[in-house]
Parts: sequence; structure tokens; C-alpha cells
Amino acid sequence: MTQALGIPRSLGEIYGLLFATPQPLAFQDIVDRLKMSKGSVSQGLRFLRTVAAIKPVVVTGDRREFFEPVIELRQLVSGFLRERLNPQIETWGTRAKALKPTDFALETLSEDDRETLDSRLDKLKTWQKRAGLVLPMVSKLLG
Amino acid sequence: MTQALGIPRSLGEIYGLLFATPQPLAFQDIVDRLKMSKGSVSQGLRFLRTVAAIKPVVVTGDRREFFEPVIELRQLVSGFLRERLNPQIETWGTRAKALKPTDFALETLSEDDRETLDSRLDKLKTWQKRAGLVLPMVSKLLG
DNA sequence: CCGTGTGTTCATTTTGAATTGAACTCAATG
DNA sequence: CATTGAGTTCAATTCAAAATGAACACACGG
Repeated sequence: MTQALGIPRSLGEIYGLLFATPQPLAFQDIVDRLKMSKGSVSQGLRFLRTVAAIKPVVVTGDRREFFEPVIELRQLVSGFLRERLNPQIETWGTRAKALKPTDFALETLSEDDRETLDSRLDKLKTWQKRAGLVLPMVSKLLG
Repeated sequence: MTQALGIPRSLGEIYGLLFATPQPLAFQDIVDRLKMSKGSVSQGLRFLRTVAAIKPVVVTGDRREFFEPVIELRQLVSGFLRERLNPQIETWGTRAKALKPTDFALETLSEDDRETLDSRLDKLKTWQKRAGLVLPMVSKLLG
């Protein structure tokens, strides 16, 4: 599933292991069970934390950090949107606003050409607006 | 933008070129302008066609196939959902249905463990249902 | 403070996906 | 039917992203 969204398989594996394990797991557990390097697991957990797909659990009397999966679809999706999609959409949007049809003029443009480029740039801005509007709704619909 | 969705940069480039060009372009135009191999362009165009991000245009008196970008956000998004996300969700869903808590039993499970696994499997099925419900709505909201 | 266990960092290596390019098919044209 | 140009296919290559692993912090307990 993650692969279809451009997220590395290993992250899916870590999440999957946590999901399939009733008890919270510690760093080393994951390394052992998945036979992954500590480096990978460290980076993987960091990412999963920033997108809020897992949550740390404190086990008293144990120095280690344990992790549990977040299982609310809404949280998973909005984490992905927030961390992955929104940043892209924003930079893309601000760059789009700066564009003018003449930026494309590799040859001189006919009046018709100018018009189609104008309307396409408009589209770009519309996309931007719609995305900003709809993505938050998606999270809510899933909640 | 495409990269955030796990779509190769080159596809974004082809689409971008078509988007930035008022006239429809032919295969060879794209190869020349982007300095890409024919193989890449061929596969790229195929993908863009299957997700309906571009449409072929017939220019009378010219043997070549020309292409125009599809600029409706709704079509672009639903193409992506249909070709990339839905297939994954389906196979994932059918596999999830076949799972039972005992499939996870690497050690013997306590009653508590069985319960949490049960509830997680339920979640999995809920996800599946919600996704099937919400994704089509997304396309509509964008249209 | 020293040792031990936990987790991080980052330069190197690996790997798998994307790209290339040569060989090919297929249509149209003279 | 040869020829030319358009586009496809697919094995080999490239390359960037991900994984590794050794060196490094950091905290805690003795």
C-alpha cells in the first residue's frame, strides 16, 4: 500500500509489525523481528512519528521507548497529507502565482496562444485553491 | 509534485511540457524538447494516457499522433485514484478479510491480546469501507 | 567517572526502479 | 513491395533513493 503513495516499503513493514503485535514494541524488538539495520529502524521510526502513524508508550521501569500504532484512518491520512502533500502544494502554488504567459515564450506567441496559456495559468490557480479546500475535508470525512 | 505521489519525475516533465505548450505536441517533439529517449517518452505517454492525464489529438494530413494535456483537476485526480490507489486498496482489502487473529500467533496469545488483534482487524475492514466510500467523493468534490 | 545499554548520525554500499538505445513492428507512400 | 518514418519493446545500464553499519552521543546506575 505504502509503495503506491511513494513511501518506502520498510516504513510499511515497521508499521505493519506494530499493527500486528498486541503489545507495544521497543526499538531493538523491531530490529530483531524485521532483521533491519538500526539505522533504518531509527529513521523509519522518526518518519512514522512525524506523520503521527505511531505513538510512543512509556513502560515504567524500562529505559527503552516503546511504540504503538495509531489505528485511526483519519489520523494516518491527515498525517500523510500534512507532511507530504501540503508542503508540495504550497511551494507549487506560490511558484505558479509568479508565472506569466510570456514566461513560456520560446517563440513569439500568437494571440490565440496567449489566451490558452492564460486560461491554463488560471486553471493552475484554481487547482491550488480547490486542493487547499478539499484536502482538509478529506480528513474530516474519514473521521 | 508528482514525486510526492510516487510518480516519476519524467512523467511530470512530459505533462508539464504539454501543459506549457499551447499547441498539441507529437511524440518526436517531446523527445527533442526534453532530450529524453524514445523509450522513456513512449512509456511515459502510455502511462499518461491510461490515467487520462493527456488526450490524443488528430491533426489532419499528419501521420503522427499529437497530444494535449487534460487540465481538469477532477479528471487528473480520479485517474490517479483509479489506476494507482484503488487497485492497491482492493487487493489489500481482500487479503485483510482473510486474516484471523490466530494468523499472528507467533507466541500463544493471551485473551487480551486476542481482543486487541480482533479490534485491529475490525479497523482494517473499516478502513477499507471508508476508503471505498470517500475516494469517489473526492473526485466529485473536485469537479 | 566508568561501563553499559539505548538510540542517532552519516559516509558508504546496495538495490530496485527509471532510463536508455538498439532492434523491432507496423502503416503509409511512392 | 521496397522504403521511410512513427512508435513500441525489452534487455542492459544508470542512478537516485533506501539500507547498512560503524562511529558516535547520551543517560543512567553502580
